[in-house]
Amino acid sequence: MQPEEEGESMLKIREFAEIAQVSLSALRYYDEIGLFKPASVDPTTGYRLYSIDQLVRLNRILALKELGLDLNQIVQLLDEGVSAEALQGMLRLRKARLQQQIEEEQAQLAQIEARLKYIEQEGRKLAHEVVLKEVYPLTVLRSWTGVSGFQANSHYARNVHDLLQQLRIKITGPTHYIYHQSAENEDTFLVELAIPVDTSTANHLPAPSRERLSLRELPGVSTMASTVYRGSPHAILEAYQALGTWAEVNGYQIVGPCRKVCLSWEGELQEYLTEIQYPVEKEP
Amino acid sequence: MQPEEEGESMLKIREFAEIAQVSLSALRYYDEIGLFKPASVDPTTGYRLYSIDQLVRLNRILALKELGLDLNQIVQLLDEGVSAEALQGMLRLRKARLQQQIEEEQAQLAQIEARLKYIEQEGRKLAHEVVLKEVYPLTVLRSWTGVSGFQANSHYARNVHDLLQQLRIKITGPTHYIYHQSAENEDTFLVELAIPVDTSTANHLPAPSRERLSLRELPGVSTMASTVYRGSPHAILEAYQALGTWAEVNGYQIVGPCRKVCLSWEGELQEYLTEIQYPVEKEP
DNA sequence: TTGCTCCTCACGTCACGTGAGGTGGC
DNA sequence: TTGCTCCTCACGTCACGTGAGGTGGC
Repeated sequence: MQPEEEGESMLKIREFAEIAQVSLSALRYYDEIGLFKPASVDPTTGYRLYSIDQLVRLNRILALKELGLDLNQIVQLLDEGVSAEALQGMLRLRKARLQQQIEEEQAQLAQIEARLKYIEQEGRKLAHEVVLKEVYPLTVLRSWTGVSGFQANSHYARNVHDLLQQLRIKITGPTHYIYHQSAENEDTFLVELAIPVDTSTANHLPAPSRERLSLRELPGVSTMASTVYRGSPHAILEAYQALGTWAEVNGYQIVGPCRKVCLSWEGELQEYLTEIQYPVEKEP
Repeated sequence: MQPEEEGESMLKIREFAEIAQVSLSALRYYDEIGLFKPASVDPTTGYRLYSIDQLVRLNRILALKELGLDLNQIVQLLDEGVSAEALQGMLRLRKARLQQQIEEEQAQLAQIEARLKYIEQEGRKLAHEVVLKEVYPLTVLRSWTGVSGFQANSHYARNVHDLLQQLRIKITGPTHYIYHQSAENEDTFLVELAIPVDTSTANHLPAPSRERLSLRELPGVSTMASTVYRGSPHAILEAYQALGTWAEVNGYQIVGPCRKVCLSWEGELQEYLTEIQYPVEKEP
């Protein structure tokens, strides 16, 4: 502004940095992106020279940074004459993001604490990892097995598979079992067998089979708590428990029937690969 | 492990990614860093082939990622046979970091809310930005002005400056005023003038001056709330207020006397540049 | 001449996302 | 031949931190 004033109290970058408590590289970077340029640059040496009253602007920058705005936003706020409303908008956006982030981090914290507690009590690492995922709708052939013993179910499932193969119906995914809680008795389950099939080939189904097998749409679930484990289906109880405590720790509610997905059932029982899924929803 | 099993149910990368709900690029990246490699790679096409039972490991990875561990830590945990204690250590570290981060974010949130409230009430952006910084110890010549009017102080300070110049004592920084609350009366202040000087030249001070000027160490302060503003010192009250509300919003307590630093006092009053500092501490 | 402060590249960060350009099987 | 899926680079992200290699003033 007033060139005749220059030189009277210009500060070299290190002096200015020390007063303002910022790093040299930060000042150089702000210069580079045009956020905060030195009052003048010595034409022969290239030295950046700052005047003390530039502190006002720099402090404004630092304060806005403290609020979590990024440098691009700050450039806009300071140089592009953004109105008070625009600042309001940025702050509201930042506030919303921050609130969500805090929530997530608190959930993470609870999870970590639960793990630590588990390790202290059991002296071991966790056996079953739980992940959240989305599952998509599937067209399946369904059937009620009416029985709940593992052996019987498994036998029944093999029979159905054989039948489908004979009928040249194309199987498109792993076999599901869905455990519906009985309306009368909480402790008994109605077990539904569901085999994903290719819709176009499923019409081969002859009438007598239709009595026991019917086509239905297995709905997708946006948040499914899932755990995959290898081993005998007898160990399934542990997986259920892991899912239960996981839901509790993370503040989720179980909102639908459990699904058991038989990812691999060849070879020894110990080699079986099974996924247990529970539809969940965040508690309000 | 069992090469004769290959090919029976290998999944291409997209199929596996869909089941596991991860992105293609994530899978390729995990492969690259050696965290999670496909069960096999087709030698002619280079296609990555995954077996369904790799889900167990991938889910373990995803679960650990959910806890906020980075991929390097996860590699160590899964592949370098780290003990339960090491996992404990990582989780404790993560927990501590997370707790601190949440605290900081909550402070940020409070600050944002205060700003938003301010804008709504005043319809304007904030005038005084407050930043936290550290100030270092200074060797100063001090004197009690004994008066509190701005004009008188300013006049007095100029006289002292002139004197120092005559005595060839080197001034090394901006003039400070320190406002000590009087022990008897809370509403009156004892004003201390403090001028940073070069220790080696300060010994020129003759005896008669020593009655009013004495050398002392102005202590450093690790957390100083500071606001810099340009303008007439009459507007100083606003700056005080800004600092006060800032301290309240952010949960800081004022733990020492206020300092006024005269960064620039040339030209018009409106051009003066002044910094107000308060030593603060986080409330417990 | 030796230090000191400053300068300008260039590269690394962390976990991928996003093209560009090319190949193999239907 | 046309699409589709896969591949491998290479670059960008965000706000700097950290050398490397060089210059100017005492």
